[in-house]
Amino acid sequence: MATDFTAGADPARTMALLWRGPRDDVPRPGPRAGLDVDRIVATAVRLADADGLPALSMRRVAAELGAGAMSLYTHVPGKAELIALMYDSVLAGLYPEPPSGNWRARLTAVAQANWDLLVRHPWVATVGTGRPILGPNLMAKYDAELAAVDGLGLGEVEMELVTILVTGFVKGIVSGLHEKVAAEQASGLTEEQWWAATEPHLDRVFDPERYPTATRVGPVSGPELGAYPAERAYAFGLERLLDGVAAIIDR
Amino acid sequence: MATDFTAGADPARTMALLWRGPRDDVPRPGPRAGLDVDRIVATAVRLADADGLPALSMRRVAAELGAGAMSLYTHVPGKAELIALMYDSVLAGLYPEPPSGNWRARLTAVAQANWDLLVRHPWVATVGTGRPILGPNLMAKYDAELAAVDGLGLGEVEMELVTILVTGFVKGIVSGLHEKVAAEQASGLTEEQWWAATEPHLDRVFDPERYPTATRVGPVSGPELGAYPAERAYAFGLERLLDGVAAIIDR
DNA sequence: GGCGGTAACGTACGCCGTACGGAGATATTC
DNA sequence: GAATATCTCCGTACGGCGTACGTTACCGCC
Repeated sequence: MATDFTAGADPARTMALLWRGPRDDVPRPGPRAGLDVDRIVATAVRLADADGLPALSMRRVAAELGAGAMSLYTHVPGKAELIALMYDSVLAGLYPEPPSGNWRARLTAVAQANWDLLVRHPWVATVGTGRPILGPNLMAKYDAELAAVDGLGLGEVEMELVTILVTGFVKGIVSGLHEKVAAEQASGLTEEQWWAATEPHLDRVFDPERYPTATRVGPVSGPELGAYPAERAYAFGLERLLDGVAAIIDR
Repeated sequence: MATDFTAGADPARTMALLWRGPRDDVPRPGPRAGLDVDRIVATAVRLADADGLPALSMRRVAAELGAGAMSLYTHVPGKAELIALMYDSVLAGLYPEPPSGNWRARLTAVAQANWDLLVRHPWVATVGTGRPILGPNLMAKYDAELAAVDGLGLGEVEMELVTILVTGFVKGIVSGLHEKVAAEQASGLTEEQWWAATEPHLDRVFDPERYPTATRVGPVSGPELGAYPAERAYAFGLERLLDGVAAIIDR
């Protein structure tokens, strides 16, 4: 479900930006710098939080900063690198304290942290990470999550697989949640209005002869799951998943 | 991770197209139609399979058909509706036979069918389905998957939640797989080349003081998971997940 | 005072989706 | 056979996008 990619980024320049130290304040020739990487990234994050990645354009970010579009390119090589920087920046402070308690509580905390992150920054789930964005904050996240499944007698590979399973699960659920919001924004129709507009065709959709199980389950689960299926799916799925993990921990 | 949205589509027109019957061959005034919805959808699917949704443009589809870009709009209201039609069309025949065997085998078959679908049509996972695309083939898929968890003593809501859990899991895993491929295409760098380009910065990334668990686990799990982490994550995750489901079925 | 380096920006190119209006072909009606 | 209504197809254009390229204006240093 990747909307935008960081893959086109130049690895060396991206890494240099991700791990750049504090601005060296040695005065240099040339005009005063009104822009800098941090301001650009912070502004881009704010815009993406509000309107999503598809609405994020270099021109919009620049306009928000009172600058011309091309001025951004003085500080950031391109949009792919900007998104990589945005990505790592919002991971900062994700785990103020390492998850504690028994392993189930720790993994629940990991899931919750990912949930909170993705709810706060919906666009994060849409960033394509075909290449890992190896910034300091992603590494801290990776480290904290692996630590949460450490000391359980799992091998290194199993540790990694469990964290992938939990974080991937949360990402999927929250993505579904945000797609509903995005649909409402894109169509200008609330879910209710959309169903009303679709209703005239529903007799063919809910055809008991053709789709017996669907017509039995749908009308029950739909209203029951209601407007917040994501929350239910999250709670239910996480328990199932932890039960499954228990099977290899308690063996 | 939704790259493109069907949400902007007009519900009524979309439904009319999804459920349109066989072409009525009543002769009508006007020139012979060289294009039709099926040809347009089939061509678009072929292009998306080859190059992904981001590379799919109305102009490209039209050019492939030897037509002008605007000619498509005679048959399809817009790109959103075209993607909805593509989506439902590739779901056709997903379950030639209803999944059979015990519940674990049936759910494994469901997962496998979703895997196959998403591997064959990578772009499907990137279609934003904030509004369900209620075509005949999606309904058939929905019906077959619910039937796979029928008769297990689960309530309707639980049945729905289990299928969401399994299909969402597969979607997440395959998405990760395809993002790697997309990254290779977008960057022109193989994963090996990318790591080589990143390597000079890795001493800060794999800092044992700062990231103790990550530096212990990463170097072991990385090479072990190797070039195909998705397959491993799939096999591992599905087993964990089914074990978790067993906890509510065998209760 | 002049030089060199840098931040900022104006313009332009080739993409995109699609609104609009016109051209030409064809079946129906007279 | 002629007129008409209707339908397919498409040329043009608009406002968006990322960004390559070249220019301008400012500033610290010698």
